[in-house]
Amino acid sequence: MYHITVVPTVTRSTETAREAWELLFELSLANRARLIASLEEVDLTFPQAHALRLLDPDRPLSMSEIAERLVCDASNVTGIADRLEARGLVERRAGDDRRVKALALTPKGVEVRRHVIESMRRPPEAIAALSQADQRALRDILRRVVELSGR
Amino acid sequence: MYHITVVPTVTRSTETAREAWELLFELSLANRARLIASLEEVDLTFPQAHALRLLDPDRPLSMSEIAERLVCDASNVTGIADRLEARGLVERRAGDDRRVKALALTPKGVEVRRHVIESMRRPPEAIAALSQADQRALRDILRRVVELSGR
DNA sequence: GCGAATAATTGAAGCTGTCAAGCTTTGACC
DNA sequence: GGTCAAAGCTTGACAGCTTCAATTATTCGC
Repeated sequence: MYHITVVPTVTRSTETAREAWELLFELSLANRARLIASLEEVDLTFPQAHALRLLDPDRPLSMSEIAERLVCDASNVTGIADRLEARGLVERRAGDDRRVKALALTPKGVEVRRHVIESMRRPPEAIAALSQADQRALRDILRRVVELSGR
Repeated sequence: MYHITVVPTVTRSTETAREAWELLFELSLANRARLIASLEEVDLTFPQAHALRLLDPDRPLSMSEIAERLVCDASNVTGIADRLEARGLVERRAGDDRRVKALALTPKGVEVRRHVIESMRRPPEAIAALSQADQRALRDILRRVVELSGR
């Protein structure tokens, strides 16, 4: 009598990736609340903060570029920009092509953007509490992930 | 002459964690669009899917428990439950304490929940493309992160 | 110059979210 | 047992996000 064992390498490979992703998903989900609370300090919603973060102080972006990066409709950006502009964080500038309007940070916007970026970059306690070796390993693997994401 | 080198261990430790978190943050941000697109297939918004996922077929949850897990106001859950119930995915059940209403999955709800969970668990290409060793290392480190998160 | 394409805006509609006010029910206390 | 505060949920008002269809202004090809 023969015992034939089929080793499903592909499935097994997916299994590990799947569990890693589940953990990663939970982690970022758990940190949503923390981020949103931090953004409340500067009275920004997540989409507003996201848009603000995209704006390099030295490099304004057109409305449509922002829409593309935010993966949303262009008409949506109009409203977000309206609210940021009303608060004096951003201003619309006419470009060469007078159809396009570029969004540029005001000095106040540069300031608030700093807070936004700091909020987004601050790692959760649990990550900071990892051993140095784990932190490095994690960082290196994630660099490879970005590598594999193309570009 | 002495050369005194101050090694800022704490700062350095934070630096690695910070970069790891930035990469992780980008990764989950990049996957938001993919998830939302997948949820569109079953015509669910993210909060609706999130709520549905919480509901174990064998274990209904009260509205306030859901609000707590969703980190939002209880009144918000009323609306989300309304829409899920209108689609026949969920039903309100009166409990012992007649103030509390438990949300329970319908058979159709169980079905749709499967799709939701599958969508959330499917790892991005870049993670699946990691080497087996990297996948395992990533998974193990993330398990330790969860450990450190307390429970 | 004419017409198609592009960039942004507007208006309508639905969802998420908060807060304040209200309802019913429960539980504690006298 | 009666009263009153608290708990659980809902409602209404309001603001933001989001999409789609329609509109306006501008540019580009021909």
